[in-house]
Amino acid sequence: MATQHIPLAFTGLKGHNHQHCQQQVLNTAARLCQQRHVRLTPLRREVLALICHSHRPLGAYTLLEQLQAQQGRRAAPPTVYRALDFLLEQGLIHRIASLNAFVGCFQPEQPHIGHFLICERCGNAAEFDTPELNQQLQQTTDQLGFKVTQQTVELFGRCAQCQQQDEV
Amino acid sequence: MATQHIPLAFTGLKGHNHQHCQQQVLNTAARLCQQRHVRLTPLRREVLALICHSHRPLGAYTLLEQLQAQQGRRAAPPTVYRALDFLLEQGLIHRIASLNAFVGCFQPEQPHIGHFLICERCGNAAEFDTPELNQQLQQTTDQLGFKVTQQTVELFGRCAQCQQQDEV
DNA sequence: GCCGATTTGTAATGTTATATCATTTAAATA
DNA sequence: TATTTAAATGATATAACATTACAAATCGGC
Ligand SMILES: [Zn+2]
Ligand SMILES: [Zn+2]
Ligand SMILES: [Zn+2]
Ligand SMILES: [Zn+2]
Repeated sequence: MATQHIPLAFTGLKGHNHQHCQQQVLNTAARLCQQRHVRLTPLRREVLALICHSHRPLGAYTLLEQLQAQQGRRAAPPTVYRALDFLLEQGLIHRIASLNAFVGCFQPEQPHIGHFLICERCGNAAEFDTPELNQQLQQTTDQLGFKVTQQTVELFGRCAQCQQQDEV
Repeated sequence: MATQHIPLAFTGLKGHNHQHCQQQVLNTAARLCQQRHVRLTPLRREVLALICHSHRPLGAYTLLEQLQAQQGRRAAPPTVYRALDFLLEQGLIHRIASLNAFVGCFQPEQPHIGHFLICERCGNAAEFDTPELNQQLQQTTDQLGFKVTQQTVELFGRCAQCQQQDEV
């Protein structure tokens, strides 16, 4: 199976059917967890659903509030952090270090490092994965004799749509 | 004046005279602040000195402790955060988002975005700046129609020295 | 010396994340 | 099915990181 590269960031977000998008993530998550013999419990599934409700990164305490509101669940910070840990381990979400926030992964089939574009206007975060950049990163760090095990690549700015909005 | 690229990461760290390195940072900082008509007060200078004492990123509360210990300064969080804000503004330090920590900039002449290699073994963080990677980032984001205004690029792993140590 | 602006001190609070132990629930075994 | 064991969640407390708001001190220019 060839490495599948992600349909590319905001270009893929624009005008997509998000209802369908969210549902698909949840279905995929269920299938993957079954395959991996790990449990996507109701709680974990709900946290994932909340995160995938939009493409904006959400903080743990925002999730906590929504969890509490949504179904009178008595939840405390560890509850949500444990769910987040699970989802991170399973590659179903990513953490955005610059924002202390979490965003869904829409390509969780095979766990991977995520590179992100984050629009400061609309708040959306889009994962991108381009072979050229990966290759350049590899080449650069190789030259420096540095062996990378983990990456945080988070680029902030304006997405194409928001640039147009700005001009109005 | 041609863009000066940084002498390159851990390769530049290895076996360098850090005493001299630290002193030079402080001297440069003093000169820059004078040129810019901003004040490198004793407090700010001391925080910078603490940060540049090593190439390991330090957290705000670690700095706070050291500040308190060092000379019986009565200092509270805002004291250290204000100094950090100043130093960040002047491009004398960088923030490592993944670590909630701060590291000295050893090329502060012209403020810039920093890309970092962070060794998980020795703890050192080294800034690197390679035209090829910058160019690739630019090209990639251009293709996606994304206009970058701020970057967080933090690569974790093992520096060359620590890879050797591992083998022993 | 006086005045306005900048810097620092101080107390309180907000935000993000973890440690610890009890309880519940699900799975495995008998 | 009853019993045992492991996994997950509940609950309380606390640690780690960061900011707000206001008072006091310090610095520069007049
Ligand atoms: Zn979507
Ligand atoms: Zn946008
Ligand atoms: Zn040095
Ligand atoms: Zn190292």
